[in-house]
Amino acid sequence: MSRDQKAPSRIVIIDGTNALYRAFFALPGLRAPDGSPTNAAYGFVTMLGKVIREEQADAVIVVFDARGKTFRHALYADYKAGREAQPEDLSAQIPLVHELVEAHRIPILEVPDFEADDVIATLVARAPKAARVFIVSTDKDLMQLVNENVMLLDGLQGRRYDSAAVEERFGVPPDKVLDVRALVGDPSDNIPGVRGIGAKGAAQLITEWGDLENLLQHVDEVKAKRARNALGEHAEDARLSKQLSTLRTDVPLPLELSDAVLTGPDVDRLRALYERLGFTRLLETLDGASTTTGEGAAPRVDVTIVKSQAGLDAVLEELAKLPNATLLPVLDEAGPLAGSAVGLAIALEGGRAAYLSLDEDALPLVEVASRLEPLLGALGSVAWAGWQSKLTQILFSECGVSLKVPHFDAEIAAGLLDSSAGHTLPAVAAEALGAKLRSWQELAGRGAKATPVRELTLSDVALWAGESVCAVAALLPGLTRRLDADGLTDLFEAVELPLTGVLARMERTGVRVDEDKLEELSREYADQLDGIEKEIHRMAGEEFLISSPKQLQKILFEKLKLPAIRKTKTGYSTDEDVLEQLSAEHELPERVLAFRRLSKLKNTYVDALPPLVNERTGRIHPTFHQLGAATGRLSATQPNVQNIPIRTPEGVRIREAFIPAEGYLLLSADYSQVELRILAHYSEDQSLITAFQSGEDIHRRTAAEVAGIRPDEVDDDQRARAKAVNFGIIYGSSAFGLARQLGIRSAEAQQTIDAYFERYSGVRRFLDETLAKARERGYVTTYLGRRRYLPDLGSRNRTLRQAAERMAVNSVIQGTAADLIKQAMVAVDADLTASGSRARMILQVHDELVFEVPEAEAEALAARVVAQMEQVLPLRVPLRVHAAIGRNWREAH
DNA sequence: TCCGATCCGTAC
DNA sequence: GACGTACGGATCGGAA
Repeated sequence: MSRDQKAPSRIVIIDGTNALYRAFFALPGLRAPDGSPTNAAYGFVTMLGKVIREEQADAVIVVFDARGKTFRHALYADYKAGREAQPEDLSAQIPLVHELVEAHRIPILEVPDFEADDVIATLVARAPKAARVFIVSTDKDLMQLVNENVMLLDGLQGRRYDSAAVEERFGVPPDKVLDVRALVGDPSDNIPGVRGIGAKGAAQLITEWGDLENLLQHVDEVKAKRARNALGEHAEDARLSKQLSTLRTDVPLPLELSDAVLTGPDVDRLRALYERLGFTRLLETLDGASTTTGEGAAPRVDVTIVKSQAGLDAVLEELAKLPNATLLPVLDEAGPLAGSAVGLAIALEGGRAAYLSLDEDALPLVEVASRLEPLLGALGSVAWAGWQSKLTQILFSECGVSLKVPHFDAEIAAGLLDSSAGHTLPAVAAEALGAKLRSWQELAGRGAKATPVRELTLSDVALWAGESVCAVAALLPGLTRRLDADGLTDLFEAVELPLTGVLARMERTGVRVDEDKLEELSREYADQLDGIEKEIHRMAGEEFLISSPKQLQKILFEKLKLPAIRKTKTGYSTDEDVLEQLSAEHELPERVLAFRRLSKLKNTYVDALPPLVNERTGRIHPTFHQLGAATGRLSATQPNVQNIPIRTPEGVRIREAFIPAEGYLLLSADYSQVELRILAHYSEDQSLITAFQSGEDIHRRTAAEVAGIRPDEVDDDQRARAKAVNFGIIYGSSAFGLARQLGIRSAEAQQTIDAYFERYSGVRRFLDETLAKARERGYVTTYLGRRRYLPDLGSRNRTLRQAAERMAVNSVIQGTAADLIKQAMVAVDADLTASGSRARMILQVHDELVFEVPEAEAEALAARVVAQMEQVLPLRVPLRVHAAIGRNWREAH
């Protein structure tokens, strides 16, 4: 395929000097095997490859500044004065970079007397009219070149400046950037600007007066006095600044853009260079490119981009013949609600994939959803699988299409097979298939620097999604076999897969919050905090940041000389327990506790919730992570609805802000003592079983058993101690831990524990047997066969080993509780759906389910939900569920 | 400026 | 070091 004759249509121009500096400082320390510095060269080549790939460049050219002085120095003697000399390690890499660029068969331009900026401006001026030009540089002077065909890229960070982005940054369109910068100046080039005028003021002035010259002509009419004086004094500086930053477009060029058309690298020369420099990662990519197959290579996927009805027709026709479909949704940053779908990848046979590009005007999701419904809807003929199938279900629901339960979700399967965290698709694919998939982060960047999905090129996203969905399809047979081998198939199919749908409905429904109530609380807390803060500062005799443990330590332990109770990794602890004890010595710690309590409530809940309210629905839509915890429990984010306060009178007021829709009530149903019941079941301990069968207060009963007295003789202290022991068993606590929590001596705690095990010998046996089996197999299992691997059980490090032992016991109990409630959720959800009720499940908090129910149905539904939750799995003790109804979440308890 | 580590505190 | 499972806010210091 010879493209040499054609005019290039996607041209990348790299500001070589700029890129070199950026790479040099971004990756300190990298050296070749012979010890010479290579960091700038490595960063440069990585950037080069990335840009060519991501922009689909067909022509690339690298431009360097001329060595020595340029025409600008003749204009302004101080130009770029004060710049530090080039570091030696950087200079040493310049010939390297030249070699590397040449090996890519990419031309280098360096024109005497001219800076790279002017050369670039000239190249842009000479580019074919229809071509897209991408300039890679962070130099702000180049912003003036941006227009609808020319874009500035920040190579390493992936930030992109089109006209809109430039305007956002400078407050003026690209062709006015020069004028603004003439006023503001640029210290890095030693360009003076006009003192007293900042970025904001400059943008305002230029917007008002059009350009610099017109502004200077009318300087007397400028309203702001400071700016008027400054302009009058420094008019010439401004003119000079503008002249200095104006780029030339008449630089004589020794070559044309047509000389820059990409022809592919000189692979042998590159390989030799990479080997000499020790660029092993890049060597691998070189090998991947030259060999067609082989392990570790990115799988070759043929992706068809579909953006029309006709294209969709073809995909559907093919899909209808397949036994199953594998789907992967691509969403934007807004989350699954509110039209955030960007695309849908579908795996086809023969390593091919279709990427449906969802576009409101061409191929809207609604269209795709309704066309897929006959196949994948409740009555459809085709089974479907996916990765993040919950999201796909939410997206389709938003279009009024409810998909059937997926027959596979590879993410869930991978999570069940290994409960340790971090199952990204590339990680799972690498482990199970030996395939190297690009992560989303590799495509779009990470964190604040990430490029929004919609700003990535369609072909990049399509290729990524296509490769990914094919990998998911390829994973299915192996994962299915492994689930079966580990006895996880039933749990997967009967509980976890249907649960994807339940969670999809819950998230989509969300929960209503009373924003007025939260606002009122916020004001109230702010007032109180103000007062407490002043008190604390007065007591301390100085102002300091109360929320900084470090500063608080200084006050407590240095200034006030209070005794240090406990150490943390980096200093003395100031946690609640410590402050509690210090309260006996001084009145300040108690005030800090009060401050902490209130600021916690305000920052974490009261002020954090309103911004999460969805504009369209007016409700909060938390995300439930189906295997968020290693034990099998759910977790929740944005917000974490599983740690809303309830234990203190102040905190519980926040629950009053969780309210039902008009005409509805909240129904909360929670398992009573579920973990202790599970302990009773597993231990088969007759005392425990009897206690639960007779419906007694379990902690009181425990206290009585341990003390050898009647339950009615147990005092509050005894009951509290028994309660702590009961939970301590579940958490695997030692005498030390128990003592610390109860504020008693270790020996005393040990006595209590000994008495407990004497009375509950079945529990002792259960703990021992659980650990023995876990050591033997390397994992523990729950009621439904859920596994957790604990390799540290065999560790020679005592701390690690004991921690693993605590996890072993706790995981059996906590994980079984998760089994119970997950199965209950599936059952209750199915019942609600079948009954045609308008009631809906909205929250899960580990042992509690919260529903939003029509007022008239509330009582009946409560009874129905309780009955189903209590019958979900047969244990040796009865399960008890407590339900309550209210006009807010607090009342429903 | 951003990000990760640390401390702390909320829930079950 | 000492009680399991999570999430998240504030601070702080080092890296970019």
